Amino acid sequence: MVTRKEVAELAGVSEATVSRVFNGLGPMKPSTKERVLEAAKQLNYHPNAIAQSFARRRSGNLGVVLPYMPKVHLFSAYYFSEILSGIGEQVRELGYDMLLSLLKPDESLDYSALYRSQKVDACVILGARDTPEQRQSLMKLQAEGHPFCLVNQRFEGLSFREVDADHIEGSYQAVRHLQEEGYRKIAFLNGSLGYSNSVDRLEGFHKAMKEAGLDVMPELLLEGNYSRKSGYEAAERLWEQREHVEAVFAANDRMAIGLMQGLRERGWIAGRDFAVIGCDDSDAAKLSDPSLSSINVPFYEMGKEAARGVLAGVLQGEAANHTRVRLPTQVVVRQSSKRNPSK
Amino acid sequence: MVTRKEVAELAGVSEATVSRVFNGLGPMKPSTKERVLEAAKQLNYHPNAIAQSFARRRSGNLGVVLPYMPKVHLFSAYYFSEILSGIGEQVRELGYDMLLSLLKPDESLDYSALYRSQKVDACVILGARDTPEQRQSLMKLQAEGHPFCLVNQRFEGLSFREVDADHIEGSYQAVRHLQEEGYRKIAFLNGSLGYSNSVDRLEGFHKAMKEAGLDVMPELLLEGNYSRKSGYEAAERLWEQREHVEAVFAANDRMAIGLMQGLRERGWIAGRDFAVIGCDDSDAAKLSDPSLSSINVPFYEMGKEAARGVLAGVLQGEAANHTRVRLPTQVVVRQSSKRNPSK
DNA sequence: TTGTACGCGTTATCAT
DNA sequence: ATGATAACGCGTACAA
Repeated sequence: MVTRKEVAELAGVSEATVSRVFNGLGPMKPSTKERVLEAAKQLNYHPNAIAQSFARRRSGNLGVVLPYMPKVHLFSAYYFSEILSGIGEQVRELGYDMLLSLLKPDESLDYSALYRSQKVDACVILGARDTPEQRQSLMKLQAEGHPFCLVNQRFEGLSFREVDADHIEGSYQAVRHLQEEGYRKIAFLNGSLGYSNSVDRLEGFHKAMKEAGLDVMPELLLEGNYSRKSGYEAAERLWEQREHVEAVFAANDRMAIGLMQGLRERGWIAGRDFAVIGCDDSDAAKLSDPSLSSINVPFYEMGKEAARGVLAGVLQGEAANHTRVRLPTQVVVRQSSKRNPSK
Repeated sequence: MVTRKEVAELAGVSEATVSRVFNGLGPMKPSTKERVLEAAKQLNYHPNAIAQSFARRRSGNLGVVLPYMPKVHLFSAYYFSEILSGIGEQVRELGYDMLLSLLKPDESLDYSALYRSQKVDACVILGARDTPEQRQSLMKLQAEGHPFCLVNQRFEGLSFREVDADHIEGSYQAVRHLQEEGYRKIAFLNGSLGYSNSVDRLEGFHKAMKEAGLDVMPELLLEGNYSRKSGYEAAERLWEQREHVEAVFAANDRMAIGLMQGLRERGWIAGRDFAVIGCDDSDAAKLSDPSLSSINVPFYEMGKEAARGVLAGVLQGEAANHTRVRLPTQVVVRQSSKRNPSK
């Protein structure tokens, strides 16, 4: 391996000067700079990133924490994929690298381990849930002064750096859309309330229903786990209430598609016999038949903003702060939420 | 930050002894070991991973190289997601971390940069294509003695460490399946031949057709780019040949679904008017309507095996070698390839 | 079984 | 504008 020392010798300068050249520090004679660069090129010298990290006491890595999800190949979810892409883009712009960390079930309690080993300067945490353990871990992280940013999850009563989407407004708009298409009897297939965005969507749903002067039957508030299967299974429960259902808002696309599949088996076709709108605007929405109306959530941008914010904090030596960024969502109308033909 | 030195002082031993305890090296008195661990615990000492990397001259990181794909949020593809999950699982078992590297277009020529900075000990390279530049880059990598492993891509005439799936056999089985369902006029929607697996699939297709004594009309050999859109557009070309088509084998699920959508608009329903089988057995295959028959490719296992192999090489100090692993594929029958009703 | 001492390749501080 | 040099935290050969 070519080291700074060899470059210094060849260029006839000190090691310190070589470092200055490569770090663009201090005033220096253009001629020496040139000599150094020439020598470096000739020897094919490249600074050792590990040694730099060691000396700077900064790894140059952004940790990306992915939750443990049993029986699910995690990255398969559109949700994570998009966020990761956004982080990746931002990270590269700042000269950082991204270190992926897939949590094991028992590690969920100890985010600190990531920082202890000094392999990351900051973290973006994806897919956190609102549980007592999680709250405690995050508070500990914060108390220890470790910079991190949550994506798409907030903790009521706690203030972290976080990037979210406006799920309340998104859901409100989704339900408004269904209402404008002429539907009154609207069901809601939500995900676990352990995710703050599920809570937010519920709020948006109620808001839209209330404003329209529509009642919400408890039987029409269903819960799945964001999987296609859970949507498929919800079809059965919904079918029992079919007298009272004209349209469904599902908290993600996969559940919406499962639901459509389940109801299709009973003869109900989305976009003909009832309306559906999903959430995420994932690829699956375009692939399904009928194509699925959905709420676009800017996951890519959310990932990018999370990385930008938390790394800006690190680079400027700020203490971890409590910024909350909330990005807008948007209704995307496709075939599954066509106008109610009976009106 | 708590260092080894402080632990040594508190435990009343030398720094070397602390290292030995933490690395489980050499014989040592149980009592000293205990004293050290006790002191470490009391001080909440954790070895600095960067310093370890520095001293060991190993980063403990496996680089994962993702290709540049314009206008595509890379991770969204099922393909990459699964492979990444497999790598992640293996990496954790070996105590490694994974460093993601998204290539920019102009970086495709210089994989060496990743190793130069010493941030990775080895790489898994995804989505490589067979171009002269790529060949040259990879040969350079190999010449420099950098360990790496290709996934799902081989280079005819060159021998690298690589993990692949048996796409020839998979395609052969796919076409055989269509034939067994009673279809004779079979079209093939392939992807770019810049990917070795496209080449392999073409070979499998021809093999099955030849064995069945069936002709292959050049008009029925279509090429897309693995996107849904390209499948949708292929529908137009296929429609012109509808007299000669009963079934289609598509080189991935997304194209297959786009194709089904395009033909549906012309009144041809998959599983009723014609048969389709895709490839990848991605989530989309289950989401589509009708559900899409497909070739299961063990991407997860491929990623895991790639990481296992290349890291085993690193850990055992072997020079990069030329192992080729090929995993089996499997036909998954769903609704889109039902028996030909006209037979 | 344990301690001493050096080296790893940089950054950064202090001289000059 | 440049050089000398002390850290940085750990691994490890060698000595005891």
